[in-house]
Amino acid sequence: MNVLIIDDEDLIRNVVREYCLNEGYNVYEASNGYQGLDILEKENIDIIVLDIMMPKMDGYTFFEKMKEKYNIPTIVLSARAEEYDKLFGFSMGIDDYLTKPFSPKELIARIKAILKRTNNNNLDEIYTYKGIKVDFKGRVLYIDDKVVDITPKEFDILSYFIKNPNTAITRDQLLNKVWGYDYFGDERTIDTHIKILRNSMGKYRDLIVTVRSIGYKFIYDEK
Amino acid sequence: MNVLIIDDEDLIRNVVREYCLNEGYNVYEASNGYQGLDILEKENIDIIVLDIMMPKMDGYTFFEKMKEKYNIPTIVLSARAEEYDKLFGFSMGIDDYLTKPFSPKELIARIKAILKRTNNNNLDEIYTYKGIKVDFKGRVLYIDDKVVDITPKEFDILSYFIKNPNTAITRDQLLNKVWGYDYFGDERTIDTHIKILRNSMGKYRDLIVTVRSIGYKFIYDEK
DNA sequence: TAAATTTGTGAAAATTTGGTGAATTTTTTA
DNA sequence: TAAAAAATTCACCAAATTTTCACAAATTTA
Repeated sequence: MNVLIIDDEDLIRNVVREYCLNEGYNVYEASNGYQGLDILEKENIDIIVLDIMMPKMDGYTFFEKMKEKYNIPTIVLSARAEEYDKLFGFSMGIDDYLTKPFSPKELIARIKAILKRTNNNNLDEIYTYKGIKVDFKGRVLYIDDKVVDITPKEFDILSYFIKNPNTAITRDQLLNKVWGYDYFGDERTIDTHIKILRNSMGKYRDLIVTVRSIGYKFIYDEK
Repeated sequence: MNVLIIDDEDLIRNVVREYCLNEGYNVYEASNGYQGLDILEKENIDIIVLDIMMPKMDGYTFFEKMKEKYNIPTIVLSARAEEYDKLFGFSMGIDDYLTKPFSPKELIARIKAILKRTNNNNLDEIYTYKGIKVDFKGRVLYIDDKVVDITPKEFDILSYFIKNPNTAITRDQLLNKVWGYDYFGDERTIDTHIKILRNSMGKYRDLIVTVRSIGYKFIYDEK
């Protein structure tokens, strides 16, 4: 997912950028409308976070020009609630709206909501959590947006974990679900695969927690 | 709902308290991080409103320490927008953020939003009684919302008790159900496990009652 | 009250469990 | 078919857990 942030305040851009990166989004930044339009030319932007008050080309103008050529979902930031009136009168086209100071988590939540709304037609088989991205269709694992080489077994195990988060899974279950009911091998084989998988997951290795005397568990802590 | 307000300014605390009480929330107050941590120990806090600038232990430090042991949604108050910088660098963990001066109504709105977000997603197999929460699926015991490290046997014993409340259970039964019918060990082993389990249960240790000459019993007093 | 029985508990000993590196076998790829 | 990659097995080790045990404390019985 490619997010374009247009805001003249570095601080706001930084915060939004960090939170977006944390979600595994690609981030492009512009400090005014002109730069924003430039980036739209070159990149394939999925969603725009747009500040209204900016020098040079303000948010209203940018938004109008953007609408002429593209139709990209846009969340508008504005400093004061009163501006909502103006915004509303001027255009029904925006997808969402937040006043500063805003909660970064809320912004992310809204970005997700919009992306979900606009994306649910093209089968979205990509799981994203923190810096982990799993493309089930293409069987690719990304860690912090870098492709990680992963063996088939590792991928299957990770997939099973992701589909059963926060659940202590016995080695037996894993064997049955990932290897198949007719597999008769050493249960400790799993430990070795977990070891390899954890290594592949880099700094997120701790999301796979061992549950002593049971097996393992994938931690998914929404919030 | 229990709200903890941590701020050194009486005025702010008073305002927040009044608004919270008006919503029917219970309010706990601290004027610095140390006091805040104390209260977390003793009370079952659902959400924290945290000022950054405080004497003694500041908000950043408090937040980090809180995160080590708990995972309680937190709204941060800060005096100036410039602190945004440090704020985001220091942690992605906060749930919301407001700059002073803020509108109490807005604070309440955000508290509500967060409580709604964090409360309605756990519809799974989670047993809750007093301050005890048992996540059977994830095999986690929470005491007053704090994760308690518990051994597999302890967890199994506690699970058995919970599924058979207010029933005197003989040591023999326990051995059969938790250890398995083929276990041949000293019955007094159970006593040791009960000891450990009771310790893990902290102030709820008395819910496991000894039934002299029989075994033990888990007290569940619905009302 | 004294003796007998039962439970609580700390500490040590015994056992189980999981992490890991390395060797081996199997499967895939070139 | 040879080489590379992946899967599996295995054994050692450290750490966590379970068990045993002896004595103290509590409760019951005589």
